[in-house]
Amino acid sequence: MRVRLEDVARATGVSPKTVSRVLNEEPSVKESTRQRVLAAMEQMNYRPSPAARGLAGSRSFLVAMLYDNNDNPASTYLAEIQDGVLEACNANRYSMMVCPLRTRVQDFIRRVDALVADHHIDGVIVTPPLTDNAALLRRLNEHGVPHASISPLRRDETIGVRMDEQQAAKAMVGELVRLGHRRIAHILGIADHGASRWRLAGYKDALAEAGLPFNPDYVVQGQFTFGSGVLAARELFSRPILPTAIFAANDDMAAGVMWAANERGLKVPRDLSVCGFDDTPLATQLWPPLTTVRQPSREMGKLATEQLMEVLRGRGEGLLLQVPFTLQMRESTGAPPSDAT
Amino acid sequence: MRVRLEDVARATGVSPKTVSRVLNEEPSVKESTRQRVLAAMEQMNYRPSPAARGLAGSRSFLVAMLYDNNDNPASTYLAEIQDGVLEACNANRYSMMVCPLRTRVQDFIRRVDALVADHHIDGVIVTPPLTDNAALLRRLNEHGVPHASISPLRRDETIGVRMDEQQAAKAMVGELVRLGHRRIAHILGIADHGASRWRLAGYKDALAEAGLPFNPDYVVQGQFTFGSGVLAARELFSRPILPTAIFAANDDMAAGVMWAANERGLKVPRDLSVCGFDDTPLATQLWPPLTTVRQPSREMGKLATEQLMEVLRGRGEGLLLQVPFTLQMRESTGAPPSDAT
DNA sequence: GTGAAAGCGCTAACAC
DNA sequence: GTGTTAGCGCTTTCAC
Repeated sequence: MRVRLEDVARATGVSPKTVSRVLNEEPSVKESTRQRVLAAMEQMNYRPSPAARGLAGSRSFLVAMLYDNNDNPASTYLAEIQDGVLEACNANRYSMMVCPLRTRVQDFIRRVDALVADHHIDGVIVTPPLTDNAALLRRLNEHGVPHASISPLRRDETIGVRMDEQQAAKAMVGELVRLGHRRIAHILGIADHGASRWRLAGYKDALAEAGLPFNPDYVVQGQFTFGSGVLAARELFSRPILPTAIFAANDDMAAGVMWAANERGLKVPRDLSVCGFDDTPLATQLWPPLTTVRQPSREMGKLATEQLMEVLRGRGEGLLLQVPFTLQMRESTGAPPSDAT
Repeated sequence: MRVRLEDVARATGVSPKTVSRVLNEEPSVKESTRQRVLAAMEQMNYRPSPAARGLAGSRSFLVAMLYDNNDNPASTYLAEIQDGVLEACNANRYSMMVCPLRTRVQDFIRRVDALVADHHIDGVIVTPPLTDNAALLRRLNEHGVPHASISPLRRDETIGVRMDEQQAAKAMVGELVRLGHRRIAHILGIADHGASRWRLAGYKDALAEAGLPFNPDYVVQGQFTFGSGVLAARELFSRPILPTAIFAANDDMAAGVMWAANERGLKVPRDLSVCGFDDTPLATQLWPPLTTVRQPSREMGKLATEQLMEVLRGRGEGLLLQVPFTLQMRESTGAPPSDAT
């Protein structure tokens, strides 16, 4: 039937336990034995049974990727992250489960309990905006389940990966300034998300650095959705003096701005410059193509998972890595209209 | 520590085996015993260990969702399907793994072998275009792994879910005819995908029904991507007599067409009507919003999984269900230009 | 309709 | 550095 650990042991002339040691990369095995066992495994096409390993040992070799199913980030963003997480999991011989969480439902924490109880999850990857959900993080800690975060708000006591979004936003708005814009508006994301805070902070930084005043009339609330971008833009278009550029906190809202601009007969970028954040596929599917900040989501998923693996394999504490951003200057931004005051 | 099956047995005053029977919904248990056991489980918050069940029994209670990582369908499409699959899995107390397959890599079949060998997958959900991958299906059959397909090309010997895409395409093009269009072009998807065939067939059907000639010059190859839509549209725009409407085989390509139209100074829908297929979020994020065919992807994922469950739970053979389509008429389509010949 | 015994394939704890 | 023994929590026979 199936090739078992015992079979490998017999073929190699060692005890099952030694084969187990090799399988689990325990250091206390003589190199020559290790090689012989490894060769036998390979030759016999040995496949350890996850069920048996899970039952006997404490570990399940399972990682869960948690995401928010209410305040859903763009599915493309999550898909990219998922891809990266999966790659890192496979490389470490771990399996991945995806686990949507409805944070608005009262007992969503129960779902977490169930996840841990049912599957003995070894570790968790937390994606925004769950990264900032105190109740969730507390529960994970209570369960003693290690977790790595992607773009967490807090930088202390957290491992995973982040990007300097504030710096990125500042750079983006700085480019608008460089193009000659002086009336630059901002559309906020969902209020308590880290992404919204950082991007607003970066916007303010850039204005300050350029010596431009911060005008509250030019900052309106959005919800990260296309529709909210449309509404926010309409609101901005109702101001007595129009902004010449709009920096939306993500691409979906920027797309909404472009939609609203079209509706109002404003030509982008001639009458209005528009830029976003994230560089989703949508950015190059708009006309004109959207200037935005590129975030290496796939890579971030992978890196966060690798940090989690450091912990799971007992190799260390894991770090909060930082990845670089890139400004994607495209055709949705240009010089302000010449008649702009 | 942990509540085990044995504990439940003791608390109920029956043997472990009986509790096991209840757990596995075996019919041969007296209803009153069943209720008592169930109550005890609930009261003691009993959680069966998947590892132990997997080890002792043959089943893993794991379903893998396979998708093509080369000819990647829109990630939003897959995300929706994944959501539906997950919902059905949870409802049946199954777990789901996602499993990208690089079909272009020579030994991608090995990945399937590994999946089955490593995790003892109980069943598989196959998404397009893998649904038509003969090598994959053969291998799954060799392994004896039940699978359900989403939008398979072949309708025999397959369970899962489909939509009458040909009928949908026909209806969509029929609408263009109704609007007055007589020069209707079509952009094909990737050659051997079922979706491409059906949508082309429906296009032809509609022309035939309207008594319009089939003009090969008005049918150009695309690859389901935004970029290929742009190229295809440029090709169509090079024809001596322009089409007044373009039916693209999916939304991404339709977005490409609108991009190209913009580039060429054609106003949609005044100069050109454009429609797509799938109703991805992109459709409502374009200007003007895209007319398209709505496909209930999430529901399809759920239904396909439910059919797979029928098989896994030994309740039957499973069916190939059919779901209805909906035409989403939006602003990217309208009457042809009055000066159209 | 229900139960007793054996064992799924692996690892823990301990010994040597 | 390596082996022995016991047992993880469940399901499978097979018995009654």
